[in-house]
Amino acid sequence: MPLIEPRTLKGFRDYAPALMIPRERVLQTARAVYRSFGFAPMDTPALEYAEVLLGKGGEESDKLVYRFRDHGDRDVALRFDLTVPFARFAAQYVPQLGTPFKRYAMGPVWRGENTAAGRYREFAQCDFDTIGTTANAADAEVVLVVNALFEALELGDFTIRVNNRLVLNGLLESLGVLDKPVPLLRALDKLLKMGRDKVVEEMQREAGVTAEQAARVLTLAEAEGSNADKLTRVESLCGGNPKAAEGVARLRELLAVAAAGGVPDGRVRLDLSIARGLDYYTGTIYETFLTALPGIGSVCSGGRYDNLAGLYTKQVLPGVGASLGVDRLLTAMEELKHPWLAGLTTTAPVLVLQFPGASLVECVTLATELRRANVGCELYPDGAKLGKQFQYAEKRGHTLAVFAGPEELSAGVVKVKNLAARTEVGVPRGELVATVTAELARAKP
RNA sequence: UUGGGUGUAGCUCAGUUGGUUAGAGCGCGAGAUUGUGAUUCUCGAGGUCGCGGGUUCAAGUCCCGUCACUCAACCCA
Repeated sequence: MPLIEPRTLKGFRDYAPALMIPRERVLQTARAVYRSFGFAPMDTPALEYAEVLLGKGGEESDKLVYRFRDHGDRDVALRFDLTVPFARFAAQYVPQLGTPFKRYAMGPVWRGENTAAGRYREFAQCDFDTIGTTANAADAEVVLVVNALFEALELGDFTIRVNNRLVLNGLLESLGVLDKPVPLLRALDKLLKMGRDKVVEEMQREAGVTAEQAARVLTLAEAEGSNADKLTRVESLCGGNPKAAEGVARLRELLAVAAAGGVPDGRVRLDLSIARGLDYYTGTIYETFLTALPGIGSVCSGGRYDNLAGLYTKQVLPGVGASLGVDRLLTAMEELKHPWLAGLTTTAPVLVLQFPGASLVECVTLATELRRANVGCELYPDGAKLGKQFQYAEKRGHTLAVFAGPEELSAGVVKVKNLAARTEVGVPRGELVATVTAELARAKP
């Protein structure tokens, strides 16, 4: 029988322990941060009725959805984000759950789009949202959550860029070009990447505005100076446009709250050129950039929407939230040589060696004792040469090695070796747990 | 989806105008070393040249197709 070639689909990949360990750590970090703000976990199925996921229908993006007929000839599709299924969920359960409702969700989503570095067809998202309130407190809290999250991820400095669609819409309205916001904003969003001239060109071509109108939009977007300066500039540029005024007021408060919430000065930056989320964001917009790696784009984005579940219920559900791009973030961490990706392939800090000729029973007794004391512990499977066992321990990234040979056994001691420092101590058998615990605490700065 | 680039050992890569048994470094395994990871030395394993066709006396090398990766554009709810 011919062998089947082992392979994975384009855009899909395997996760070996060296990748999975930091990945789980990222997810665990996000989970802890979300929970600390009171977001509750939830999940929805990977597979849904296609009509639920496609909703509006006929959109460009629908082509990216994995869609097929199931065994009962149902028209089904894989979720392409966590927001749309959440909308369906909210429509079904909000009466029981009550509002405001805060949730987080993490899991894989699927998009049949072209691949690129850090962009796959199956990838994880890690969302949090507050629905059922239009209060600006929820908008500001997004900034606090993102700030706490990226501090916990130990990725160095970062910038949270914020904007408000009300400001953009108000500006377009005051310029009399509100009829074609999508191509305009899409062009505007590329400002950082393409530069001013090309954006003007695209605005004229795609949105049919005059060069002068395009220039005015850009004048606003390119505003330099402090956040406060920019807001003042918007106010003067948009005259008394009520939408813009509301956007400015909300941004002002958001910035004040962020500062009060301990977000360092300068970390939140007003950026009037970001526009993302064209289909449903209606208020505050967020993007997060790593200072060390701006080229990779936003690693955590989101925004406010007026009505999450309008497709599924008549109840109006406004909300605000953001999503961590886990896989893009991991790509960034790899490039930054983040210590979490140091190549650990073990999850147990201690390796118990089997001294050549030693009794397995004795070794298992040691390991069990450590595990009962909540110390992760792996047992080397056979009595290979000590050097080989040490090599294994080092390669896997264990912190300590524990072993006892005939000499130690007869003296009633056990040896504990710090693998990185290459130092070892012999301790009385009864002090094993205490010594290991202390050594582990010392080894972990 | 469109256009460019790439694909040779576990990894990084050589491989001449097509020419005979396809190479190196690192890594890996065994030993030198019968209680300790390095260095050194010895020996060794490991390759459907991404896959499938075609041209040719002869293909890793040229042609076509295909799969995957990558860069750019498009897109990113």
